[in-house]
Amino acid sequence: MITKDFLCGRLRDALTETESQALEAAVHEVIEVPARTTLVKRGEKIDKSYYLVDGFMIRYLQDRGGYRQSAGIQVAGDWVDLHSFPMKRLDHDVATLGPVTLAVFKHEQLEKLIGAHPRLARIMWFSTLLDAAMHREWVFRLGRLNAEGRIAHLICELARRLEFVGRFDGEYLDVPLHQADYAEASGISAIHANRTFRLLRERGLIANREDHVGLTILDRAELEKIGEFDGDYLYGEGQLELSEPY
Amino acid sequence: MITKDFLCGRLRDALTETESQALEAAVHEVIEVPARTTLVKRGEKIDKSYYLVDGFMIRYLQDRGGYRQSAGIQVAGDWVDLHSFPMKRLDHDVATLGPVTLAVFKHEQLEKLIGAHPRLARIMWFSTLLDAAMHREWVFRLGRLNAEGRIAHLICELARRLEFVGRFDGEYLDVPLHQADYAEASGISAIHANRTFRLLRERGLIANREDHVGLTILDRAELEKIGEFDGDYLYGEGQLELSEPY
DNA sequence: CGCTGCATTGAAATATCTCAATCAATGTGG
DNA sequence: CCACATTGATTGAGATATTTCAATGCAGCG
Repeated sequence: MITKDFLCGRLRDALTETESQALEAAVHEVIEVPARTTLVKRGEKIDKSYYLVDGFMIRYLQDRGGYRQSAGIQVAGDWVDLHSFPMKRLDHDVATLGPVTLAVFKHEQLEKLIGAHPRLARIMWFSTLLDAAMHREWVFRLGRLNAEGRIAHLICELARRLEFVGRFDGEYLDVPLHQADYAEASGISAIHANRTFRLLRERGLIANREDHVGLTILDRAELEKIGEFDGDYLYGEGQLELSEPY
Repeated sequence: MITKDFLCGRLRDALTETESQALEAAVHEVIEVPARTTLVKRGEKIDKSYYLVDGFMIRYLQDRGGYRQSAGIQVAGDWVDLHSFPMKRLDHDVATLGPVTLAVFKHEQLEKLIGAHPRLARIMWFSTLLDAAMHREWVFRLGRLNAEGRIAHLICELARRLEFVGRFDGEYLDVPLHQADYAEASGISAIHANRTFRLLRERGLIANREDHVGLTILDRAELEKIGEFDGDYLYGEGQLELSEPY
């Protein structure tokens, strides 16, 4: 089941068996893409959308100096650029972080899908609004928190979202982000991100992994505190009532 | 015509005469709300959405100290909380800046509307995605620009969006924002916003109005340069092809 | 007149950036 | 197997940006 993680932990029971199968059948192809590959460039005309089956991707804008600002990180179960379906054009780039598995949906096919299953249109709309809610939280994160809080908040968000799709055990956060990626997502320099990580380590909140991939969360409560993290914006299970299409 | 500014300058020709009239007929009531009033609180269960006929509103998150971070400013022609239609609950607060005129749409009524006119659903989806695009740009603005750039960028965004709905003449930007509002939207202290405005004035980019609120834009090109502003993310006229529902 | 809300200024404290360098792990070619 | 390049993490020190605290100015208003 390729799309089993879609909205998992949020709208787990949202899709009927029929809808779920229809969605699955609408997959055009499944592809593997290596790490650090830009898949969609800003401004391109788009006729397909990607659903992230497994792995991590990043959506980013660029400043005039070529520096990136990440606008969101996508994890398994996310649509990466579903908004290109109504909009037909992206205002940002999309790239892989580690190696990923993607399901490709042709827009043409999506039209047929939601024509046959109107509730799916509503659910996809909801899914893009979830992205918007995360964007708002990032605005908050960048606008109101210092470097320490920003990184803590990001770690908490990743932990919570990975939990939703059964990929976080409460301790080992298996993400392929480098310190520079945290920096790009947090609006700080890579060097300052490094110092901030040291601080978080020294305070006993996180620890590096021996193998240097991912990190260990030691004190999640404290991370949530200094990151002012409250996961409500992720509209987790039980916090949501999806409206029904007419 | 209450909804005449909806997506103006973007999807000017998107609505057929029939759809336009149906939308207009779906208005439950039109209300006036005084300045500085919080209309929707985070977490509330919602069964209606507001369309901003005239005036300015703000959407904001709050940190643990009670300080606000604005996540977006709404101008005439915007839906303020249309995303509450699929989501039923907001993750942020919504308040008026100056006095506003609002059209109220019951969600129940919106269901009927888009049931009868499926393209309107797609257009509303698009409208919420436009908000998301603006959120992303704000993430960029806060993550990559310094105080001067952030304020310049915000001024440019307001100018462009007001232009879209025929409310900016190229010089006098008639917005009811205080310096503290710019600060809350820019992730800086009100005092630093003040110093930044002085800087922009001294550089001849803007000027205060003697009698009115709002400000005069003297050098828009330079503002766009230091704000690294490129309005593409607003999906203005000619930059968009709306996909057609099945 | 004395409020009140907003804009303004100065000065010291803090946060963050930039530049320059080092270190550790990994991979590659000879 | 070693020499070397590369990548990411780390550290120090000085420069810059921003905050905080404390105070003043200024206009409208009951």
